[in-house]
Amino acid sequence: MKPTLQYLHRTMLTFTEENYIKALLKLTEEVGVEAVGTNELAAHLGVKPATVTDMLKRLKEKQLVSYEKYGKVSLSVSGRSLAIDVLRKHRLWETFLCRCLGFPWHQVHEIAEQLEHIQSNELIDRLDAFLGFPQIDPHGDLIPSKDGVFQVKPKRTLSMLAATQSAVLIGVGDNSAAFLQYVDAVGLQLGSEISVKRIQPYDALIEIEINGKTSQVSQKFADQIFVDTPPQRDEISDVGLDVEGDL
Amino acid sequence: MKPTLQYLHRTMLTFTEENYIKALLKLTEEVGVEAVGTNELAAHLGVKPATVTDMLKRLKEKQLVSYEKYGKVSLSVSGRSLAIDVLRKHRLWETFLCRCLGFPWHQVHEIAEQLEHIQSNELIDRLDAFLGFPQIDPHGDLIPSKDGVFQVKPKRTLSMLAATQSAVLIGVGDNSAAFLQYVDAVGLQLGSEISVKRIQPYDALIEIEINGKTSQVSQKFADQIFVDTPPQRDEISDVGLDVEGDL
DNA sequence: TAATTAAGTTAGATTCATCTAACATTAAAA
DNA sequence: TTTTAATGTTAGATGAATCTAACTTAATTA
Repeated sequence: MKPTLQYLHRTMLTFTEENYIKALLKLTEEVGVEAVGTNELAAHLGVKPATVTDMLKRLKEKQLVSYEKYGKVSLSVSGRSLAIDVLRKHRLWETFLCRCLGFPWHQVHEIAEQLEHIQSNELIDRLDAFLGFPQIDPHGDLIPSKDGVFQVKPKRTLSMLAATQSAVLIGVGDNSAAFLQYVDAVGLQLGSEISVKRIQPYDALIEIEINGKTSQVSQKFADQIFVDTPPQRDEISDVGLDVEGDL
Repeated sequence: MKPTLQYLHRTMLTFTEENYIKALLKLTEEVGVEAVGTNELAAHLGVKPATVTDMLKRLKEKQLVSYEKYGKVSLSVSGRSLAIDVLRKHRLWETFLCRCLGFPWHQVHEIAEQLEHIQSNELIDRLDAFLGFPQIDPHGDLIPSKDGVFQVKPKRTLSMLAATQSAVLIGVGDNSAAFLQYVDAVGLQLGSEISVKRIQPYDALIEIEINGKTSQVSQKFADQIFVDTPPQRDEISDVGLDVEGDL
């Protein structure tokens, strides 16, 4: 492939490059870790480590990452900024897909993975305005602002709650369709109130109640459910809790 | 590039392949010609003839075109159907960009060139519904229906009108930003009424009046302005004449 | 009909993104 | 500390999409 997109300038990134830096952002910032290894990146992107090594050389050349042979990788300042931009696009498109087109939340991720690479600053600014400058996407994640301010929410998970405590679902830590369908099946939506009934001492299964419906969930599941205790639930007021949107 | 898009199936086309068949559709159907040559295709796509020859072999392999060495190319039935699909996406996205995001019509083409390649049937169906199943795009072109019914409008151009005749703008034959900006400058919008005042016998310049404003335009310009005489202007009723949209 | 021009093709090279297989380095365990 | 396991790199190959330069075929003109 020479330039599949004829309009690919010196400064512009290919789809793949954008995916690599986005993965780096996810794997460092969201986990709170400084740098990641080749294998981890490869696993996350679904490619072989050798492919990653090659790409890292190119990304270093373009000054998007700081990386030395046999060392760990991290984003440079400009790489981070571009990655946040991609993430912003991704989350705005997800919001559009849910709110305007009525997609259920477990379907939007895959489509947004494509839409996030559309090149046009004006497009994304207009989309942002059209959506009313949303701050939270359908999965409960913060949408970075236009000037690249990006905060990772301090996350409290369902697995941190004790028996008899209650909380509100504000986001999830896994965007796979399989996981989100499970979330739906349990009766959870953004804003749902979850009560922890009791925790099995034997196998640590958590018994929860949502809208009167009781379920047993695993620790692994509960780790991916981000919650907030009812008093301070101000941020979610403007996202609209109806996942089905206003078509 | 192995598969840049991991989700590229046997039946799926690459961006580039989609662009080639879309170009073939434009160059045959819209002009009313049976088949086109390598050079013409190359010029239209902005690549070298050698590149086109290579690609035609691949498209033939995939049974998208009928083509023999040193002969002209035309779309196969399945190729035509896929090309119409791409065109449908292109025009629906253009409609979205104008109507919802408020883009001026001369900016939407470039962005829609990217959006038309997003893979998701459900996405385009939902977008279609969201827009209210529009039949005409912002440039006045018919949007193919979901089942691939695609009609080329019989076009009457401004240059066919005689002095003292009037007509309504229903579309344009050139989507370049330069041309569309000129159209805007003359005061023309979809639905504008144009009166032909007189035609200069000497240099064939056409004097037209739009909303009381008089301009002189060339034959070349007038050839790209598609008009309808006022009585039979029923199709444009549902597109909305305000190009600025309903943000 | 022969010569010239236009149109189209082939061969070989390049870049991006990927792979596999073999090798090198670092970290962990015995 | 030496061995082993885990992690990471290099080299060479492949496919997609492009190019240039050289060649071939078809069409036009003299």
